[in-house]
Amino acid sequence: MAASTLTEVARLAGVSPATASRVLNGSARKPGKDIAERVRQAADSLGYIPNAQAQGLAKSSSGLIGLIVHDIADPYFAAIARGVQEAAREQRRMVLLATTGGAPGEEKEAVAAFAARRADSIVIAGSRSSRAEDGDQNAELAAELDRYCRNGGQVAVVGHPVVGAAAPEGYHVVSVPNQELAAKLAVELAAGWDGDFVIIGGPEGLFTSDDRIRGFQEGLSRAGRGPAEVLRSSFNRSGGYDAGLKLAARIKAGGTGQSGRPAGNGLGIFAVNDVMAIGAAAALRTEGLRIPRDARIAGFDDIETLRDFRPALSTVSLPLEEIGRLATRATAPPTADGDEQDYAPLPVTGKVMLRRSTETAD
Amino acid sequence: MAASTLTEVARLAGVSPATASRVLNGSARKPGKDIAERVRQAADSLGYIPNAQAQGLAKSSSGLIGLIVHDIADPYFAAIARGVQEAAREQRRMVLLATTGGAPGEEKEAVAAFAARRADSIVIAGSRSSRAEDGDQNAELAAELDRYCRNGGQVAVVGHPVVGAAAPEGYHVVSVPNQELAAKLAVELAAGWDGDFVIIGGPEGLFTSDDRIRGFQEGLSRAGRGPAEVLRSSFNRSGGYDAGLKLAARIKAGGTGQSGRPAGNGLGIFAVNDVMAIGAAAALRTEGLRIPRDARIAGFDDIETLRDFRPALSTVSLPLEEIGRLATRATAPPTADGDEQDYAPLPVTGKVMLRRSTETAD
DNA sequence: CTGTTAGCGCCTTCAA
DNA sequence: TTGAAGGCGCTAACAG
Repeated sequence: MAASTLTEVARLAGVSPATASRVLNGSARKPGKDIAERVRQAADSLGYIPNAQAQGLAKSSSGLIGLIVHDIADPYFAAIARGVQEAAREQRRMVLLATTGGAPGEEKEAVAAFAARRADSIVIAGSRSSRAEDGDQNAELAAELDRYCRNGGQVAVVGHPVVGAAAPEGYHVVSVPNQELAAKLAVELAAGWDGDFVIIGGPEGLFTSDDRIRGFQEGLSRAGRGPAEVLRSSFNRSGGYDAGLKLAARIKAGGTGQSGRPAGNGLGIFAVNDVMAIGAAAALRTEGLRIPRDARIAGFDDIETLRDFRPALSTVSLPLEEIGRLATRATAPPTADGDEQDYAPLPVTGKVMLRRSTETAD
Repeated sequence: MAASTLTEVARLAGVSPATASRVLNGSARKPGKDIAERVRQAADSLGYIPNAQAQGLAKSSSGLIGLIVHDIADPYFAAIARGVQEAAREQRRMVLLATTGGAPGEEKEAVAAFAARRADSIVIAGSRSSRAEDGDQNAELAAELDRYCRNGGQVAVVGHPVVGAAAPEGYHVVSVPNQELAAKLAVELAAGWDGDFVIIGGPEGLFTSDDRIRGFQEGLSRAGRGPAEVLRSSFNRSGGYDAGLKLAARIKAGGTGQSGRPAGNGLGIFAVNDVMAIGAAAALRTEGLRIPRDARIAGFDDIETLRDFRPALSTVSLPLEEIGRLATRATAPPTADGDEQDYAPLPVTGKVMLRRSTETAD
């Protein structure tokens, strides 16, 4: 990875490295027009490319922003990543990517790695969990983040704060009103369907999932309904599929729902994210059931790639890209104006989208 | 971004920085057990995190791998990115992300930025174009890559070689048999459908698109058919949608195809990628047409998120993640064994998947 | 096996 | 305005 250095450029231009530095890389003081031109010519005649590592070392700041996701191929994270990337480019920064599969231990590692690379800021997009088994690692993650912030790093977390994080300076949260929106969804669904509801949730302890479940139940109650049964499975397509299989059996058996009334006229299914909903729908279809005739189904996120799915999936639309952008901007170096609004949770809103998959009149 | 330094650790442990370095960061020589322990304790009592920038400067290698894609939210690229990320982790490297929208100018910028950060290698996943308007920028990109390689960088390109790249040492190509696979697809489709075919392609000059079009035509000819008409539009969902609208009109008019025979019994549509195919299908549906009754439709890529689409989309399955992994591995530092197989195009195979969307018996 | 001495490439005081 | 000197944190040759 050798390349021509600033010193070489300077020599070629017959000036000191300091001067060359001033003209090539932004400095307050502007060298003379004539000399500047000479330096510039020397630079691109040599194909000079500044060594960002050295610059970073000297200035102790890297222009790097670290992004942590569960899985970059998951459309939810991919959409957020796009927003982060966009905002990063605006700020002329580059993004470093880390994927963790959602394990707090891995997230801690990622934070450490970013810290090692002296990333100026970190965006954590994956939802955190409060499972007891993850307790230790969550604590370690919190400690790592804490240290990172104390060393001047900026971090933005999407969704929920990191468990046990002490909210030091430089710690921002982009909160997503999962609970509220899920409640709204429940209310609207309940208005058009008077049968039983079932929730397909992620593993217990996953904040995003738990919030959405809680919200949905709250909405049901607000609509004068009893709480829905909750089926737990993994937070992805196959989790949805598995749950869907179980529900299909139940629907076909024409069994009774939790409320005791016959469920022979189908079920209202709420999957805590779109990908799970699609999985569940696929399972129902596999079992010969039809949507929305035999079961109404709704998801959450409004994933773009899934919009052409038929029947169109009812869901809650979230401004994923915008969330990524917001998170990134929240970690931007403080403006010279000093108008920092640290730690003030940034507002994000979503929108209930009722579509074909929950239409009550077939 | 201040943090404790190696020197501080060394002082605390009562040893020289060199020794501390040897125990903390991998070195050939192993310090004494006793001293090592002291250093390690000092290190984590201080919460020491090595400064990767400094390490990189000193060793002139950064452990960074740059990934260039058009759009990280596009499931095609997201899948490749996942593979890259995975392989990078195996090699204990981090990935730097750049998105370019496919513009060669941006790609050149990205390469320069990676070079500045002294990335050890670069993976270019976006398909290149040979449009005349892009000529200059393509040349610049080639030059930039060339320089990067000459300075010891490793680059892997997915799909097509960069136009005009001189294939210096360290330049690898993971070639995807787009043409061959498209031909196969055409042959198989032609076996089950004797009506007209139409191709929905991307903009002229886009290699990936052009190769697939060429291959499809070749396959048709191999099956004793005349060439299909080609509709050009943008290489994404909306491009497919637009083209789909036009075709819908044509189908509904029951017009005649290029071959002169009535097209009243529908059309065989090949969209050069899945996302476009889905867009086209959506357009047809909007116009009240049904698939495969009124039109058979096939895509390319076999995007995972789209597998639950109904009717299931016929397509060509590509091992996207594997491609990402291969590309990444190709750029790994030469093995000590010296068994480098530089520039030998790595083999990738795909598979034609005939599904419901092209079933001939409705 | 350990410590000392030089840089890696750049930026930033400080004098000139 | 320009140049000279020192240091950012670490590693890699050398000595000891």
